[in-house]
Amino acid sequence: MTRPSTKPTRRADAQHNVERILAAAVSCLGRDPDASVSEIAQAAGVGRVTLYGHFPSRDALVEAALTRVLADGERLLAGLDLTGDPRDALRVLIGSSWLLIAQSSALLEAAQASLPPNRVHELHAEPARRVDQLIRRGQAEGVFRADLPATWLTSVLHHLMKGAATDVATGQLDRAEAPRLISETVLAAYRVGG
Amino acid sequence: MTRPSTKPTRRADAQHNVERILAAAVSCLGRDPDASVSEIAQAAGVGRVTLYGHFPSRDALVEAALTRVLADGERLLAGLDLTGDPRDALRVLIGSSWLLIAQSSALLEAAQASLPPNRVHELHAEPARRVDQLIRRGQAEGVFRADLPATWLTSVLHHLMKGAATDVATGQLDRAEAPRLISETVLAAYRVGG
DNA sequence: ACGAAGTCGAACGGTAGTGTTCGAGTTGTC
DNA sequence: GACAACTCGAACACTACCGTTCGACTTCGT
Repeated sequence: MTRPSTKPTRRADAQHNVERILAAAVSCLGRDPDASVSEIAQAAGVGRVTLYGHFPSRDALVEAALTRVLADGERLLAGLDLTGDPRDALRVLIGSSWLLIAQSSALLEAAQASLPPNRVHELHAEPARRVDQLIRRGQAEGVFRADLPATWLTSVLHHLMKGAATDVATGQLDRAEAPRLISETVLAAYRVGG
Repeated sequence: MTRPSTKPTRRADAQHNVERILAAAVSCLGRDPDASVSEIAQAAGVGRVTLYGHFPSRDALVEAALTRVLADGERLLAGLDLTGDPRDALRVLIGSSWLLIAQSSALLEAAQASLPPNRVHELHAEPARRVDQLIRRGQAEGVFRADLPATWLTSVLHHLMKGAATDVATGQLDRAEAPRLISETVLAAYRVGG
């Protein structure tokens, strides 16, 4: 009778499969926002019916995958020390998270196609705020240019990371070089004094 | 008998409809790369069957739309004077073509989903070359930084224009401000001396 | 080793898009 | 004004995906 009263005692391998499905969903939807349920199930090495046994609909799966990857992002960002020079902080941030952010951005696109907009927004509001605050701090300290709105600067960062990701996907760019190119470009763009 | 022997004398209103369909295709696919044939036909104020009377398949329509908008881009770029200071030239280029390029970039996405990759590449190779050459000239003249590959700098320009377009579409950015923000950002990113 | 929980493939109904055919109606062109 | 070109809606077959049901099979937990 060791039942915590809230958990209906899920079986171990079932939980394991949920994990594999979620991982496959993140991977597949990160590549193709229109990936089908069959694709994801196959990538997870699991039957389609099994997938529907754990997630009631495709939308629910997309939301779960988005929640998962955003939670990963949150944890990663929370573990970073972003208190020093904003430029160094930005370099650290890009180096350690550009791939994840790019992937989550692709997943975000998948979500926007099938989820209510406010739900999407509230999910990724928190990690986005972290980046935004770093940029605003840089502006306040006079290290980043303030003649352009902070929202635009954050947007620039996102679009460049996403763009680099697609360049890597199409083979135009070497994955290992991406972080350096992004950092160099963004820092130059943020620099004060025109 | 004023028949140029190559033209089977298409009727005037038919040609007019082709024009409307093409315009609708550019507009619709520029917004949503997955727009259906019905949507496009409706936007053109034309029956779906009529559309198929002029274009044998959706793919053919996509290719025609892409060809059209790229031809427009070519003509526009050819009409610009890009021989002066590369910085001024870039400003001119962005100001007069960012919307078109952003739209064609969305259309390009639609094309990549349904056309053979090499066909897509050869279609947009020419206008892309113009931008690329401007950037390389700027590098050669020491005005643009040369410590990053020219392909990446081109990519940055594309991604920022595309990103600005999506920001405008989502209401995060005022359309009138976009050219200035793009120019300021790109020129800062291209600047020599880190 | 027994039962419950979980998995799986096959198959079904529903929806949405593509591409085609048909027949009737319109409209440009000579 | 007459004929050919064009348009259009309805309907059809085909494909792909979603979500569900069923029954047989496997595997975990005790």
